[in-house]
Amino acid sequence: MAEVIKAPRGTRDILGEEVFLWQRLEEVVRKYALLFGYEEIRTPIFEHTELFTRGVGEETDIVQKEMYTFTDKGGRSLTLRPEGTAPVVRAYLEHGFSVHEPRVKWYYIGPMFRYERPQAGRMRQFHQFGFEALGFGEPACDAEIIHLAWMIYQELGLLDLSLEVNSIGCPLCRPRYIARLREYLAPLEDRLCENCRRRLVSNPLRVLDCKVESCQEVFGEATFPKIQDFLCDACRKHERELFTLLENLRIPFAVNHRLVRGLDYYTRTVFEIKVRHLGAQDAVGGGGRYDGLSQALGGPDVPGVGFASGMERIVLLLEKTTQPSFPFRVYLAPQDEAGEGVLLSLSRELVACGIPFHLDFATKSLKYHLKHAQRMRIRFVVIVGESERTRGVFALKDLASGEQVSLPLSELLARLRKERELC
RNA sequence: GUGAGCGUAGCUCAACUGGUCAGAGCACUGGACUGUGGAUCCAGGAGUUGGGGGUUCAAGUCCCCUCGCUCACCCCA
Repeated sequence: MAEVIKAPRGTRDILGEEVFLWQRLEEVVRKYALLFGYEEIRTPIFEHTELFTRGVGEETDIVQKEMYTFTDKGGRSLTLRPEGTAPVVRAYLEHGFSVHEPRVKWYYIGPMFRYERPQAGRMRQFHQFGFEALGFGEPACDAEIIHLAWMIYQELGLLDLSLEVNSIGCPLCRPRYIARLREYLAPLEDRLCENCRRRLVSNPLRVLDCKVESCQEVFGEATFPKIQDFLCDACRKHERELFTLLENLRIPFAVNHRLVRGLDYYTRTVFEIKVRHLGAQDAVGGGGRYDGLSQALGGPDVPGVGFASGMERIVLLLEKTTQPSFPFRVYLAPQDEAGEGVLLSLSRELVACGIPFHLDFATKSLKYHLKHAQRMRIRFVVIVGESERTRGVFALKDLASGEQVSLPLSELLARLRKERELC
């Protein structure tokens, strides 16, 4: 056992009972996608590196230190996708949707990759589902995206959700706020952490959500300028309408003046949904409006709004609240080689009836089969040995009650069909 | 990238201040019960105690390095 190869750092296998939780999550996502009219899009796992440097932003942590970038044999620089929005917008532009069908609603489910130190709720390969509405500039669409996220979380039974919303303006008004923020922070610079002093130059908005205590104190003071006072008329109107719509949808939210996002493409609406009991990585989903992304990727001016959700984090929560449900199956336990033949034939009938089964073989004792069936959480076992064969019947044992009956084929199938319905 | 804690059988963990300490339970396989599970009992397989080096008469136990895991910072989903 000296040198077994293990899964790479930050990756893991999803198997056993946990798989049922993932399937449940995916079911709910697809259900709401259908209900809200979002169609699935599947984009490549890797893209040209440039898509992310231009789309996500050169200055972001994702681009600067978290990307899995490699050169292929043709000398191209490629990157394992660290997020889903830029690829979706790329596909939208590449296929000419901006011309022939400018308003689309899409969703995706799949793995993303970021080179980070693994931690609770943070993996190097992780999974997200996300919704994107391209071509929609209306605040109602922001509301729909948030509504959609909220509904999915509700359906999954996630408790203690909190929604925080903010606007980070647009290229018209944001520079004025940033200038004012710099002005305000300049005399307080010595109270800021080292990181923030650097951000003051490179990306002042990020100073707002710094978690260092000394920086928090600076913003605890009422005098710090809030972006809401600097929004242009259009951005202000957009924000107000969104708030009204969220109230009408009865989705509770809090305005967090210091919520900014780590990706450069956001404009106006940004939001984050957090949940308690998740440890340090408590953001279960987040998103916002990205009206500038299309142009950053060389396309026309196309508005867009969307959100993405971390699936590992949701599964972590589901593990605490949800019992995994096991599918109905029948265990086929042959007692000898001839019995294997009979059960193999039976499996054809089961397939025709749509009854799932697990066939094991006669090299094992009946004791083994019964134990094994129980461990697999299978309730019904069909046994075929010599005595069944000579009588032309199947023994059906119910492990829950211990009851066992001998039935001919037609009755066996009828009984199993009935049990499947009940289950 | 930074910090802290931890690495003993597939899993969960024992082994007092270094001295029969390489163990137990669960799981697995077989048997008691020659075709009947969840209980009990017995037996068995499986670990160069993550790897390497050092201190010592003696190291799972102390020191150093390395790898890995976990949590946190950071960042984000």
